[in-house]
Amino acid sequence: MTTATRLSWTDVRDHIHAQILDRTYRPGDKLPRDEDIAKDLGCARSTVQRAMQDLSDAGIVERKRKGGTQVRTDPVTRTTLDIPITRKEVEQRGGIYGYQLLNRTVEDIAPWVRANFALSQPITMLHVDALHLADQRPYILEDRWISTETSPEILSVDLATNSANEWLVRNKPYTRCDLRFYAVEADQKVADKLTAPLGSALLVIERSTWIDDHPITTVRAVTRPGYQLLTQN
Amino acid sequence: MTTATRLSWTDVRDHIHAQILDRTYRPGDKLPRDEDIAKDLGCARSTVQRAMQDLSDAGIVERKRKGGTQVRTDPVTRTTLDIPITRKEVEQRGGIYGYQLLNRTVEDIAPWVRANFALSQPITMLHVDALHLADQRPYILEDRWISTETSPEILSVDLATNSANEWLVRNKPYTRCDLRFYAVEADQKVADKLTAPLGSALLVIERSTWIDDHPITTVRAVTRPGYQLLTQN
DNA sequence: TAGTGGTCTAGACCACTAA
DNA sequence: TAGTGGTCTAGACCACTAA
Repeated sequence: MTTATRLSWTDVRDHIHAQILDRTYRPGDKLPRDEDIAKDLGCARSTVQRAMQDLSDAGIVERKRKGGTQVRTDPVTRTTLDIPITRKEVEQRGGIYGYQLLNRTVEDIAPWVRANFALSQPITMLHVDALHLADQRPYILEDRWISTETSPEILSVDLATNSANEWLVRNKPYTRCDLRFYAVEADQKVADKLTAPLGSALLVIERSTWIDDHPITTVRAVTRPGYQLLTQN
Repeated sequence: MTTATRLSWTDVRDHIHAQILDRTYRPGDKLPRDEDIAKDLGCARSTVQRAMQDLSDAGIVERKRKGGTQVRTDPVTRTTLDIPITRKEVEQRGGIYGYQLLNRTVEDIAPWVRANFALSQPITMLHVDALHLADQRPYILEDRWISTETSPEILSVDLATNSANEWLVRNKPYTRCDLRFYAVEADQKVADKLTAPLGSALLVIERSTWIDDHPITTVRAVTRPGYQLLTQN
């Protein structure tokens, strides 16, 4: 007698993934119908469906109704990137977090802000410059703009003690978030604030959030020299 | 008579998400049990489960058996990043893709390669330098190392006509992938190859892949000036 | 150890789309 | 228009873990 172990959907996923890895099914090949796989493996079709959905989400197979399931020909490197609030990030690295408000004004938005939000009209927003510190040393310089239309309450928040980052994260959940990564050379202002050599290469993370098509905030975060962004799979 | 529309799991997810957005449930608050939500909304518990799983995957709520479901106190910005093969990337931007093999040797791995794979022993791998072009102009300079242990076949591939990028993607599916993003200043060699100003800030994408703990390849891709990486949510 | 989320099943019906 | 994947349901049992 063999023991009939019940198959979990992860078992099914791993089984099929293994067949793709060992080239039983090659890129472009069509896999059997869910129902047939279920019959073969002795599990319910919904278990196969769950497994396939995961492989599909991971970019490994492509599924079409009536068309069936195919191994993807052009796999993409798909990863999940978590960007925590800066305080958490520093603390997770075992550092002591610090924060300095550098500037706070209501003014016409800069061109890059207008571009990020795809606004046709120039408008005013709350502009906040702040410095995040790790172990007393500059860590991230943030140039943030906050819509006073979506977040009027921000005007009465004491941003010298509470970072806008933190307040927004707790009080303004968003429905859409765009990210942009690129490199810049440190200009005089950035070099001073981050105590980085003039002209050094710095990673920039721009993030813009919306709630139902209404802009909430956009931030250009310039990181200190040597900063690296990692995925954690 | 009202028409009883059947609730889909996305409806349930959106309904609960809306309640989090409108602060019916605030960060830290506990949500009702799945079963109670199901009863309230008049759907099956598994439908609520599916919705909740999605919110949990998105980092919006946190679920624990017996502990129930909570709105996350420290939401993270969680996004999915797709990195296609370079040829596809160029073509998707409407450019004409080109490729040049610059160098191909079997040699002792560089320190950064050893670090990426966490190898205790120095070993040899196939080292490939190549340039990707968009519309005849340098686009990405790649410094790639390929394990001849995991991929001995690569030694007989004509890398002058087929990019290693392309061959690996089609022939070596991986089980683990690490990514690393940072900025570098263009040194003389990089500046020459990319026709970038010496010292200009460039975004670097490092990617390392494994199959079941065996290294496949690691690549340091230095992008041309002005290159930006975007998420597409 | 009791309560909550996680998963499986079998069956039904729906939604999309290749042929 | 027929065939496939997508989803829902009701019920069962399991797995984890807060209390």
